Amino acid sequence: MPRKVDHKLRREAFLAAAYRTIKKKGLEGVTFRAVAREAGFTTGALVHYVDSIDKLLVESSEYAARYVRDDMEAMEALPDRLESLRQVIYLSLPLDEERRGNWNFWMGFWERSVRNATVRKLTHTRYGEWLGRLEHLIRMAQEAGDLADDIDVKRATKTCVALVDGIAAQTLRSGYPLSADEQRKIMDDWIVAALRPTRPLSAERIERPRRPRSNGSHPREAELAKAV
Amino acid sequence: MPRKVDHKLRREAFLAAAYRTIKKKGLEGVTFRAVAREAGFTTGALVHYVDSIDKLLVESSEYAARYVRDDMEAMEALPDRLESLRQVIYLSLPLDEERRGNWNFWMGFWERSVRNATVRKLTHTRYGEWLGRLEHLIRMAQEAGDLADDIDVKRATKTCVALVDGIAAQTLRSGYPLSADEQRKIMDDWIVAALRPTRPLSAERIERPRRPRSNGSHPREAELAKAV
DNA sequence: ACCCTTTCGAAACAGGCGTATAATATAACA
DNA sequence: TGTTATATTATACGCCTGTTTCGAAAGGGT
Repeated sequence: MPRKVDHKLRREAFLAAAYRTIKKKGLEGVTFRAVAREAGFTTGALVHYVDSIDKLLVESSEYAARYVRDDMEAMEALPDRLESLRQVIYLSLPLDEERRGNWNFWMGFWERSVRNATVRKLTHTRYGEWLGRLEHLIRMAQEAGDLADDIDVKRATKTCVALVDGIAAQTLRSGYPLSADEQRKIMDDWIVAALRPTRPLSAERIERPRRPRSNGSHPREAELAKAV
Repeated sequence: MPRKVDHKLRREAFLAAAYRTIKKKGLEGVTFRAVAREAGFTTGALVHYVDSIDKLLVESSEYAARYVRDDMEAMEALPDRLESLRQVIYLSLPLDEERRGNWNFWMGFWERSVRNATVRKLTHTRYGEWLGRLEHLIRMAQEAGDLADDIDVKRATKTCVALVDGIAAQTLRSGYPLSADEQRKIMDDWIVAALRPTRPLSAERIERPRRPRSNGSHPREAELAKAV
């Protein structure tokens, strides 16, 4: 009965558009009108797929989190526990344009969560996930004998999260951005000084698997291409 | 000819009201109407003292920075270079309600600076000041022989700023706030592990001088009190 | 052929925003 | 006792927001 449109797919297109909008303009600039324009539709169409701005924010954050999680799980599967930890930390840093956008997105939630209960709840959930993931990794590395065994894992976790958050803030907001090398060096230094690994960190760089990520595209373009 | 009102004083009262509003509601909630209401006036009166919202933000940030700077300069005057550094770092942490308010204020600037050039410029200036102040302190401590002398001061400075920013973000936004003790322990651990002091950190607590700070008051109340 | 449901655009609504303007109150000076 | 400059309120304007409403287009089921 409907116009032949894959509901779920189009919905995703709107979430992707919301994500792109936030990356570009910050969370303050996310309006129904802006997201709809970014997606190539009008507000009416957008509202058809998502009820409220709050839900749009929540779902677009879940959309964004999926990819990050996938990358992280790949790194967690590495046999080397120490390297596994280090690579997951690297994945959380604002090293390249894509991840800086991700951080722009995330930092928007920091401010929005002051006044918006829905966003606040979501922010807390994501923090909980991230703290849990990191604590588990540190504990695994410790149990594998890769780290000194007198380390306070919980405090180390919080310190690491703080360091990463702070690097992101400084890189994206201070006007004195840290280069990718600098960011990695800071985290390596911290790992060595605070976690005291029982063996040196590997010197070679592990490249992140680069999945195709149709993120910059305009949903309407694909549609047009198919029509031709 | 004017109604006997100290222009400069009333202006300050509005800046204080702006500061209180931001502390409470975050920077997104700062509007002419909200600030005027907080001060006990109407928007017209506020506009009479400050031209635009941008300038209000800039000036209220300077208002806030004054007090912090005063405290820090007091600690910088300590004879013990190592303790001086440590106490200034402590002053920058969200340890108590007052400073958490301060951080709420500051983090508002992070988001606002994405879209607002005036706020962005100001944020960069403040970061520059803070980085410079901290770098100077670390260098002084190193030259006094209190720190290992093979430390990369610039990188240590950036790391310290990141750690403090991250502690603030985690404490105010994550839903898993760090206690005052935890914050101090994290920073002490970092000082020991990363800066490698040549003597142990002092165990006793130095209390911050508590100046009277008429910050919570309603400007209209003082006026009324004087009238009676 | 007709209906019925989904998709989408266009427009309108109330409310909040920054800002401008006019009117009123008030104190100091002539 | 006016006159005048300032402080303050009240109100209005235009813009943008989230959200709602209405209507047109489109295709499958009967």
